Amino acid sequence: MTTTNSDLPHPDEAEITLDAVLFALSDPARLEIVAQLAEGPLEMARCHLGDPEVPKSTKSHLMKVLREAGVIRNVAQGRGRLLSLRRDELDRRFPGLIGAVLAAQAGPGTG
Amino acid sequence: MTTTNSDLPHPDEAEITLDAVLFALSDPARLEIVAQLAEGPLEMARCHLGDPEVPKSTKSHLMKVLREAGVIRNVAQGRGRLLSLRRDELDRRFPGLIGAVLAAQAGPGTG
DNA sequence: CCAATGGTTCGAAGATTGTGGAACCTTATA
DNA sequence: TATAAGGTTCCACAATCTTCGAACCATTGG
Repeated sequence: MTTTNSDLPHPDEAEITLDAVLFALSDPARLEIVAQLAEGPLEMARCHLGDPEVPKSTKSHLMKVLREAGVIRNVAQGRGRLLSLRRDELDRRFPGLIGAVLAAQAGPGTG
Repeated sequence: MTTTNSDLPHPDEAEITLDAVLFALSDPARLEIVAQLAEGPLEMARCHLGDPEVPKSTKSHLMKVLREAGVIRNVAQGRGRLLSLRRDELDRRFPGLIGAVLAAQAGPGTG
């Protein structure tokens, strides 16, 4: 099999709330993950955080918060997981939001 | 005197962080306040929340979180306080962010 | 079948936030 | 000066979030 079962719950596009999305993005580690996924889907094992010492349970939890907020998708692939940003859906629901957040996080300098 | 002392601390524009702003906006009550202030400065006593029963200490705390994140300004005026959105500064620092958030909160319908 | 890889889930402890009463401060008004 | 209006601050308590080890689950490869 190429695709598998063992699926995690994801909110429908219509169920995604602004509050949950903003909260999910209000953490440096989670924002960093989102920035990486903005460049394309990534296997979880290839998604590195600032601190490389973070336990897998913690990393998994970060993904859970993002997933339950509707920010990312997390599907089984082989023995690992493929992560992706739900960009199209987020853009439809909250136009410009993700773009502004990513731009802000990319250049937080003095100007 | 028209202006008074008794000033509360506000972060400089350069000190405003994305994380803190997103967190401040990730709460329905605070977002509602921001939406009201987006239409112009408002005396705190004239700024009403969904629940009219909320104690003043709680209301004051909501304002504190927004102020310390750099989202709003809170200055003494007469015996009350004048609240205002730091729109220009936020727009310079995080272009498009506040606009996207306000638009999202204005129309969270099914589309 | 067995072991290894890659992640999720559970549970407990610690840290952060939210809530609201009481006390206090400032300004306006009588 | 007294009194009231409008808010902030302090404090304790409740609720939520974070962190991470341990146990467990699924897939791949011997």
